[in-house]
Order: sequence, then C-alpha cells, then structure tokens
Amino acid sequence: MIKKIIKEKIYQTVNTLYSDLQINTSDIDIVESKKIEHGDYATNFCMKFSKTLNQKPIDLAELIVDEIKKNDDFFDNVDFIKPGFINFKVKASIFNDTLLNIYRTIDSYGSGDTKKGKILLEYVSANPTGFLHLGHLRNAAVGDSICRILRFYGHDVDSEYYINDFGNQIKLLGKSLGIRVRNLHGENIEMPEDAYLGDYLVDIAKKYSSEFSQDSLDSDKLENYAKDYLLQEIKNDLASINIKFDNWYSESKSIHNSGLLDEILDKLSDLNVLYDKDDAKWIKTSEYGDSNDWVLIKSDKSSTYFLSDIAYHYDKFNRGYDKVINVWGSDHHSHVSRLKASMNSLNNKEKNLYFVMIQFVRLLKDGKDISMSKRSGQYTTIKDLLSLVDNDVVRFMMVTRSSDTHFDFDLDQCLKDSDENPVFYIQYANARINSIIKKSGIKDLSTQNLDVIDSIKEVGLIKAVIDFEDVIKDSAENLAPHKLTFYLQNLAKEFHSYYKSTKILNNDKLMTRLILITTIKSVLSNGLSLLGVSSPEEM
RNA sequence: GCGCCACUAGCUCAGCUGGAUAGAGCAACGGACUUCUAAUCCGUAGGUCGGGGGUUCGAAUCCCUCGUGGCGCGCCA
Repeated sequence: MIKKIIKEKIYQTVNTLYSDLQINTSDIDIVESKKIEHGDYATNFCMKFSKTLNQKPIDLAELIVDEIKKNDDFFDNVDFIKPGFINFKVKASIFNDTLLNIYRTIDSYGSGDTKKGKILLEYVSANPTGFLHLGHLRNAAVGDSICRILRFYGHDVDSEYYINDFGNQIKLLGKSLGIRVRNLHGENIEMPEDAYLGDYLVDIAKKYSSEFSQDSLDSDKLENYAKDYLLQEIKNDLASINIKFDNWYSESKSIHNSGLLDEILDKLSDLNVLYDKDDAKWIKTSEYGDSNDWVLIKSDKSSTYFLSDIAYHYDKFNRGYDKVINVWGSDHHSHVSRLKASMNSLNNKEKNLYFVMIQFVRLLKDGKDISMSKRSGQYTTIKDLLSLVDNDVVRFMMVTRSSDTHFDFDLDQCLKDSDENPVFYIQYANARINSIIKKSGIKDLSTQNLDVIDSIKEVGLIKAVIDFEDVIKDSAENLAPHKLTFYLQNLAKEFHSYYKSTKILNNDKLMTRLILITTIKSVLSNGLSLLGVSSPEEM
C-alpha cells in the first residue's frame, strides 16, 4: 500500500532524471527499515542500478532524494546514507489514512484479487489401513492451511484426498481382519508378521462379528468392511481438527475400474516411452529427467503403484486443473522426480506440478521421543494427541516450522497456559482487544474528524497491520503457512506491549485508537482462521 | 555409493528470490499488578550463521568442497 506508493514515486523520479532508462516498478525493492534512525522504509535501488546508470550509488541517491523532495507532502523526511540507501520517513497522517482505509474494508483486508486458473491441492492421502498419526497430522495441518491461504489470496482451489484402496495392502488388511474375526470365534491362528497388528483391528473384528455370521468371511467383504470403517475414522479425525475435503478420490474406482490405466498405457506406448524387459513393461523416465527407469507392469501382469500414480496425475490435469500441488511426506521424495519425469513425457505439465514436502515430526515429553508407543508399536495417533492437547494448539504448532525441517512437538510446552504457548499468546491479544471494545460501550465507530495517532508504538502497529497483505502474498506464493504464524506472534507481541504502555479507555484520541485495535483484532482472528485456529472473545 | 532435507544464541527455530550493527520464543538473571484480562509487560545477558574455498561494492543467503544428522534409493504401496 504505502510501499507501492513509494515505489511509484521512485519510478516517476527516476524517469524524470533518466528518460531513456528502461525499468519497471517491479525492479524497485522497498523494505521496512529495521532501525528507527533509518526511517520507516528503505530502498537499495541506487546500489542495484549504479552500474546500469554508470554512477556511484551515493551520488545517485543524492540526485533522487533531491528530486523526490520537490513538491512533496508524503514524507516527513527522505535522506540517503552510505553506501547508497535511501530512507523514507512517512508522515503519521498518511499512516492514519491508510489505517482508516483498511478499517473500512476490514472483512476482505489482505485477500487477493481473483486469480486465473484452478488449483488442485492434494494432501494427507494416508492409506485407509489404520488411524491417522502424528506425521499425517502435520501434513493435514500444513495442507489445510495452505488451502485456506491460497483461497484467501484469490485462488480457486479444490482439496483432494487420494484413497489408496487398491492393491496388496488392502488385501492384507482384509486378511488381517479375517484372522482377528476367527480369533474371536476361538480359532487359534497366528497373525503373520507382515499383517496389520494394531489393536484397532480387534475392535473392528468385534463389530464385524456382531453384524455378520461366523462363516461370512469373504475376502472382498472383509477388505471393504475394514477399509470403509477406517476411512470413516479418518474422516472423523480430520473433522475434529476442522478439515474437510472437497474430493475423495478412490484409486480402485477412478483408476482401476474406469479403464484409465489402459488409456494411459496406450498413450505412453504411442509416445514411445515404454519398453519391455525381463517380462515386465518399463517407462523411460531416465530420458525425461529422472535417474532411473521404472516398472509399470510387473512380470505377473499386475500394475505397479507408480502406474496408478501417473494415471492419477494425468487425470488431475485432465479434469481441468491448471496447477497441481501435492503435500507429501518427505519419505516419498524419491517419487517426485519420477512423477515429474513421467508427466514430462506424457503432457509436458510437469512445470505446473508443485510439491510441498513434509519432514518428520517427533513427539517429545520430558525431552524424550515418545512418537512411537512401546506398548503397541504404533505411532501416536491424532486421537491420542487430541486427548492431551487443545485442538487450536495442535493446529497452530504443526505449522509453526518451515515444513522442510524436522519438527519436535514438545508436549510439555503445549500443555502450559502461559507465555511459552504462542497460540494462547495470540488468542489472548484478541480477547484483550475484545474486552476493551466491549467496555468502551461504543457500538459504531465514527470515522469522522479523527485525531492523528503518531507515537512510535502506534505507527509501528499500523505498519504491522499493513504488513498483513505482504505476509499473505508471501505465504501463498511460497506455500509456506509458517510465515503467517510468525507474523501473528509478532503482531500480538506489539499489541501486548502497546496495551501496557497506553491506556485506551478514558483517554484522548479514543476513537482513532479503537479503530486501530479493532483493525488489529480482525487481522489476528482472520489470520488465525487461515490456520484453522479459533479466536475466542474471552479467555 | 547416489539422491533429497537440515546444520544460525544453552534449547526450539525465523531470516535464505544477496543489502545497513544477524532476529524471535523458551531457559537464565533483574524489575513492574490501587490501572482497559499479569495467560501480560519492561530490562540484562547470550553468536566464528557446521568447516574451508570462491563469486562482488556487499554473503547466513548464490556456487564448489568437506563434515555431521535425518529420510529415501523394490517387478512394495
């Protein structure tokens, strides 16, 4: 907003000084000054264009500053400093006007213009062979936050969960359930080592037995029963952390029973990227950017998971999505290059295929890793964690780290209600503001004849509010929701500090200050909602 | 052996599309409740940005190399 205006002013000035220079406003970087003595905003333009303009940065800076200062009513001061930075001190009244503009359109503030093209965002996609656990949780929180942020930024996004309901693991799931059911009926059969050993199958077996007779152990029936049951559990778990998918895409239905697999094979064959070796059918991914070739049809004539994956991603684009984003666990990173290579060979869409890789999460208690339960040999499930930690805390903490770094989820920290817990810290700021507004007794804030607020803290807060727009852009374009969490913590911090230093009720400039904190409150709660976190009015 | 990710304060991490004296939270230490919610605030201290080279006006950021750790390298999914 203000940055854009400054950018425009530099652009005009440089054009006046050098009429033959070819630059765009996008070449001009305006950053917020880190130090008070450097004003509000700064640019490195003179260093950047020193060579192009064949002039020393410092001389260039002097020229530009002199020119900008002519007929200026926007800045309190503009100056330059070695080696050639230009610093801008903006008038407090400009900040106040900007605040007012934001306040007037607060509900949509920070949201972007409608963007062209449709995006398909796939995340979680855990196999329906068990409950969701810690790793899925981070994927889910990051994926859903990205989804919300992209939509807020103006993108048309559909979210999708790929149900891996075909193949060996589902067969094994059905087989495991069958054994559990027979165990219940007194048959002494050992579970094979590769079977699904979790206790949940015993529970499912009990339910199954109560619905069907003892001899009803058809493998298809068992498979479907277990799969449907677990899928419902997965949906329930996701719902419990405010996550809902637009599409549930079934591998068996949409890929295997639809003829899609043969269609893809024909296409690849026509494109001459397949070959036969050792009774199997291979794809020449090594010629399209991957390090290896891979098998698509095994020697027993069954298809590989990779072929399904190619078909699935071909179908994603075929369904009309312009951009496809996958949120994947980093243990699948080797699939990225092969999938990109196959898309490259198939339809050249690999440049529209994006990946967010999620690194591992560990659950720490007393400094020890308790991710894996020793008793059951299973990873901590979402249900387990939610029974210990507040929903909001879980959602927030899971996106506070850049997704490509390992993350330790510290249980002790999350159980505390104090300053160690960033979620409460932000929510508390929101609740405090709400309390002030309520106590003021003013229902409709007037925007007429306002006082100008110009303390360092107040101008700083307005600047922080202005930053929200950039943070959304940054988070959306980099698919990085953690940037938003840091921003919100900082905004809350600046508010708490202001709260302590400046009494708002029974003081002057009341109306402007109420507008300021109301705006902050909206940014805080809108920001939290983009992370799937609530903002209670009272705490 | 190859590939991906990481390495920044005692701990957990931002910053990485090159900019000014490298930031935050926690922990440590010292302060602030007749005051709109102390789930808060103010202050002090804390650094060879894993090591070494290079690129340039300028490098935590880009390139090369080495080291450490995590994860992958199936006719499994």
